[in-house]
Amino acid sequence: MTQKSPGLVELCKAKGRRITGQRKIIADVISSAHDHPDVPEIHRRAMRKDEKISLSTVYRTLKIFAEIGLIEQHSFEGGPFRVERAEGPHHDHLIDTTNGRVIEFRSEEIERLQTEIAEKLGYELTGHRLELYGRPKAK
Amino acid sequence: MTQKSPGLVELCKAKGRRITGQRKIIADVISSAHDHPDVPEIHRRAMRKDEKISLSTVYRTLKIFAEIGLIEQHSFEGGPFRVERAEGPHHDHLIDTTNGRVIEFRSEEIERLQTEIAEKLGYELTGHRLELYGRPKAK
DNA sequence: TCGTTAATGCAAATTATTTGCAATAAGGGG
DNA sequence: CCCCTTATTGCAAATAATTTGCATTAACGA
Ligand SMILES: [Mn+2]
Ligand SMILES: [Mn+2]
Ligand SMILES: [Zn+2]
Ligand SMILES: [Zn+2]
Repeated sequence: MTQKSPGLVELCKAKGRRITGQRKIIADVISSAHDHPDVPEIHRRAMRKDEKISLSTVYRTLKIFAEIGLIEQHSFEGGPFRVERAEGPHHDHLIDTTNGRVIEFRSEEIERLQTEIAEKLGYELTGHRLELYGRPKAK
Repeated sequence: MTQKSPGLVELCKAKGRRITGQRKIIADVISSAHDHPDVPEIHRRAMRKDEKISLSTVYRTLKIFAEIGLIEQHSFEGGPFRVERAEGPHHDHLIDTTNGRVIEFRSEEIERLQTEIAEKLGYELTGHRLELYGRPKAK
């Protein structure tokens, strides 16, 4: 394993699922990823450990991890979804439109305003999606 | 025409495109829509005026309208995109998760914070997407 | 009215993701 | 440690959403 995958597989087992070689690999790929890879990319990385692992298994495993709440699936600009380990404080994303790079940020203030707005409209906020798109400033 | 379509078709023509019967119909469907219909729904409404209009033409026309900036395409929750006439001040959406209804809102404050955040990260904000999801408060 | 060329309709192609099914393997019980 | 049951996998085929190729039709300026 490139890096310890604290939880992912164990939590999966705790939910009554079996621990398989491919799940361990996919969990490791996600845990050691420092970016927001899409499915083909996760598959590619997983294949470096097991060249027989199938795309279907990647999709199925990701779905399970997502249902258990171990990962998050974001689909920026309506493109194919990208994945990241769900841990640490919530954050939103800024996408660099010149290269697709994803930058994370967190705004206590925006989060609060969102709840306020929903409230004012008579709703209880259950979720939200916030993406900023921009290009590096010339400087 | 159910309702005057101020601009849509004319602006389309101004961009060098031809004014066709199906474009007039689609423009009218969009202009008189008070919701955020998806493509099948727009097609359905368009067929009430011309039962021969094809889904491809709807897709193609919407793409043109979007390129010219006459409409906006939002894809909530990764679902199929929904359309709305681009006019009036910018706004964001709150989706009622109990029935899919879309409620519009505008927050000067959030808009400003977004620009600030991008700036602080060294970016010039070129666009953003903000969606709130919630359920009606019991009250 | 014509001719040129954009636009349309329809079917086939794509892209992203899901699913059916037979073969394989996890892991609890013995 | 070995079995047996049953979840999981691989692969191909199925879906869902959107796009595209191509022959036919229709805009619209000359
Ligand atoms: Mn992130
Ligand atoms: Mn709207
Ligand atoms: Zn947030
Ligand atoms: Zn906004």
